[in-house]
Amino acid sequence: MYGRPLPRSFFERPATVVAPELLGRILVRGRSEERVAGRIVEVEAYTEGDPASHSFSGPTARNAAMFGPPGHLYVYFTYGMHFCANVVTGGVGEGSAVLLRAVEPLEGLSSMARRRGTRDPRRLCAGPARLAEAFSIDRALDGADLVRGGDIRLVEGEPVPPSRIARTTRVGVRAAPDRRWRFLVRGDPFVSPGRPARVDGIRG
DNA sequence: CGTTGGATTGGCT
DNA sequence: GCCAATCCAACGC
Repeated sequence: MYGRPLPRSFFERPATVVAPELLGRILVRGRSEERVAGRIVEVEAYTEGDPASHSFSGPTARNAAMFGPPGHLYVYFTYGMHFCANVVTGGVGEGSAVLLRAVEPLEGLSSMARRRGTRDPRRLCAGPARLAEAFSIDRALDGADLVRGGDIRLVEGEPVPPSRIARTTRVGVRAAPDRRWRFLVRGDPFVSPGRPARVDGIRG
């Protein structure tokens, strides 16, 4: 429906390379009636040796999935109430991932609205914790394989050309402000309201 | 052990 | 713009 699942090799590359290429791809959860799906419009890269990354101080019980095989989910719990979903990239033991910050809702908007407590399409999946709630992503999905086409998967969709991608500093990250690794579809109404310090385009 | 603060959000001033 | 909500990992003693 949205194409084939992205192959494992897609994720076996640096997070900063995978991140912008994830824009326009489709995140799908569930089958038929209860299916929810959305087009990725905003992501952030977190790499090995990155002071802002959960992997910075080495593997722990919490971030174990981040050091696992690429193409799997790393789900973490934060602020006592929110889950956020990442896609693991690079090699096993590396500790790099791409945070999914916003998607454009495509399917299952009524399910999303029920979980989120709002029907406003712009508020269903615009923000990492909102996205996770709309897709019912929690601890149970930590480590789930996005490639094998199970309950949750990441399919081809249509990549966004570099000319329509903007990059900014990462939202809510104080460390490493020089690493402008938030990538978003320029002008897209479904990006999160996070306010970056700077906005610059890639290639025009 | 006790403390601190976080890759956030929503509600209120 | 400010702040509470609410858990828990990381770190200091």
